[in-house]
Amino acid sequence: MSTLYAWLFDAYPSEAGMTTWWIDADGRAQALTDDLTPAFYVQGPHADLHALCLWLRARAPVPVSLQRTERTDLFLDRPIEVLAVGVPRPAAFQRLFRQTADAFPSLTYYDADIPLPQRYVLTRGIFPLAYCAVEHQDGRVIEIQPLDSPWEPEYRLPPLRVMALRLDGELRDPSRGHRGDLLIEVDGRQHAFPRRHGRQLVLGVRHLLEQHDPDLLVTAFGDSFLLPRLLEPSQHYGVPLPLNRDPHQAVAHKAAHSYFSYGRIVFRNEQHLLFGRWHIDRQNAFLADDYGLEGSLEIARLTGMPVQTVARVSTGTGISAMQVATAWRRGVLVPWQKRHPESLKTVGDLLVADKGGLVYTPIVGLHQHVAELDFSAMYPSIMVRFNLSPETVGRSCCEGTPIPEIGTPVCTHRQGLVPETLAPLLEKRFRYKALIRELSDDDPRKEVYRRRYSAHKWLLVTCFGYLGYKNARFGRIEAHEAVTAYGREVLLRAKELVEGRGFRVLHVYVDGLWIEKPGAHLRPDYDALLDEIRRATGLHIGLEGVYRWVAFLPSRVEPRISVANRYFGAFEDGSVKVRGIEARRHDTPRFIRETQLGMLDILAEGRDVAGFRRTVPDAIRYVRRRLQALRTGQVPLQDLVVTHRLARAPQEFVVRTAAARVAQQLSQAGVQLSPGESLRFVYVPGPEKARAWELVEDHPPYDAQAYTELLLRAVESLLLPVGVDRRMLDLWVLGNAGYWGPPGALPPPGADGHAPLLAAAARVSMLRPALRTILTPAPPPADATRPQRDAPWGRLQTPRLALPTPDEIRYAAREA
DNA sequence: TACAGTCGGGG
DNA sequence: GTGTACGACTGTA
Repeated sequence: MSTLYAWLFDAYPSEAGMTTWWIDADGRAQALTDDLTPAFYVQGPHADLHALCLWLRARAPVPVSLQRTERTDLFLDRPIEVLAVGVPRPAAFQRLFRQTADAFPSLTYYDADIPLPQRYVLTRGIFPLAYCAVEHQDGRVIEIQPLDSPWEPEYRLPPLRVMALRLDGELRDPSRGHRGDLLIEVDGRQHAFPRRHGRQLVLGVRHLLEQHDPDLLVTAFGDSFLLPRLLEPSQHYGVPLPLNRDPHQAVAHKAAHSYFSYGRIVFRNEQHLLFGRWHIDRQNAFLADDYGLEGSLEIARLTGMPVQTVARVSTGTGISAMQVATAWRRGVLVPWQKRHPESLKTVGDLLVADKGGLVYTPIVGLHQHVAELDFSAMYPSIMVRFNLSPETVGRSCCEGTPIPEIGTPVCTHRQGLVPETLAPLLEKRFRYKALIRELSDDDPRKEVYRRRYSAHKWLLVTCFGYLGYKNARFGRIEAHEAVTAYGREVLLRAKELVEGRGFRVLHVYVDGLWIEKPGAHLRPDYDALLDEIRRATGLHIGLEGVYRWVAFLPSRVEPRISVANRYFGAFEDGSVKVRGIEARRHDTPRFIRETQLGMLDILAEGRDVAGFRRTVPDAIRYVRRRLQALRTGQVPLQDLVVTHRLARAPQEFVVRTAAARVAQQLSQAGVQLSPGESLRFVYVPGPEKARAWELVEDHPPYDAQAYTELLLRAVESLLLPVGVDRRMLDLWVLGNAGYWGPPGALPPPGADGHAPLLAAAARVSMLRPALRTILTPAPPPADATRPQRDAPWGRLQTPRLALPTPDEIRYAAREA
């Protein structure tokens, strides 16, 4: 018997049980076999369970262990009697369960669809990438001692050998036509393989795999193109290709599919997954640009999900897995999650939906020295702080605490499953935030921590939606509504405190407030206020920053009203924040985004509203240079690529939009497009209008006029707050001389003598004080004991219920 | 003008 | 293998 000190790299069912892969500090990979007897639980009438036992003994294709036992039902909060069906051959588990459920459809099943890799780490008390002491003998695991915790922010990871595979040329989807040579980078060297030589190609890749034995294949389009195009000739020529480290496994393939998410259709491309080695396709990764590999590894450690899965699914899957883990550790039955596609008609509201978060109509225009206060991770914090969970809302097990507005009691005698899952996550995220603040910018750990922090953010963001999602295992709409009710209450509480300290509230948006007070424009001016809000709400609120200036934009359709979510501003440190405007949108070409942000950087040099106005001539000069480059054909085509998501099948388009034309072009070129796939195209002159990026050869001219339109629109968004509209821009930027004198020379605010200005400003109604009054929220009522709440957030006339203090939430029973 | 089609939001 | 909303906005016909 010997002991191996190593990180858990991979675990999956195999003929011999569970195959586990370990990587030690020297980077050596080693496989060990372990036992696992996964069990599902069945509940129902005794006679039926008896029949099931007989059936399993006589008909089950693999040996099973049957046992009557007790497990806890989450909603009953007490043990119930169930039949445990254990399957000592984990590879046969899923099939056996299927057959059972088909034969006995009326029984209730639990723990039936917890993925085996997660079940394995739960059973062993470990997690993916955990550093462990593994006792083993003859290739089998005897015992595993974890020397690592998923809640420790600073941890070591195994050294990983990476092999990168991609096609030569710009990044374009190769299955839509454009193909270069295969480039493989490993150990600091690059190897090129001409695309036509099938057999040579396979032999060459095989040689590199054997020589370097990488732990990780990072590809661009590996899932949908590279791996299948390597496996094809490998089969054809009979040359085995060891993409897997485990020679007994074939590469796993999952087909492409489209599904709905956030009310829009999403396309998930096919997948090719490896055994004993990871394949991560950066083009098929969820949020890869945001949290990257470091974030994916962190999510794998926290959720127990395999790294290859984490890299391809939404973080909602991760939160669900964490809730399952909490239930499993508590001995709580995990409901079998059936598909209910027909019952998906009504779904909980999204964060910004009108029934959900509190949304205010901001005071339109340019403001100076405004502070933005944000509750950090507000909804998850509310779930933890007020114990909101599917099984705690509306329970009669104890007196409970009534929910604001709604009045339904929430159990206080026991911590809910969702809060129990989220609390350590919030805590760890908080610790990363502190670490990031402490580290200097050149410390390499800073970026790693930032990515893990970002991964936590996305886990926390999805947990709220999950509570209201009918198909979620631990979802319940009442709990979801309780969260938004508390959210509104907390924001109103904060708003009252802010106003009580003499600040004016310019805007409120779900978890943030924009406030101003003459004279207050330094961080310390807000410390006492933040403390007061923290004390009153029990939630953490932070100062996002103080703006030199911030502009809330009016609606483009109805200029007299403001919209909640189109704004931009410059903080005291010169950094900028934008929401809703062109630079923020995914369909804006890079050239337009960079021009808008470049212009914003110039405007950000202005220290206040007057400073903003003084920088406008510089900004205009910058825009003119950019426009000059655009109109003389100097902008590289890849900076002009527009991305759209295909919302339907190409033949289903009714209107001949650019996207519809491009989809048609691709279809004619033999490319199969599915709903939810991204389209990339450039605007070209003439009747063609737009051409698919993948079908662009050489350097065709682009439609400078179309891009000029986009650019001027982006510029207009930034200058509208100082009364510059599109007509004035045309005159300044397109070079028609001296309408207002030199380009960028702003008319003075409210310059009555200038008839043309008034004409131009007619659309820019934010400058008119009369409209401002209408949009300004009513002052606090005289009778402050019972605040009247009017228009912007209506329906809040119900008497206020006190928020419980932390001391009031005590749990009689709390499990580790 | 009607309406088809696409986007954001969270930090 | 995980949210079938909603309002703003642009473009076509």
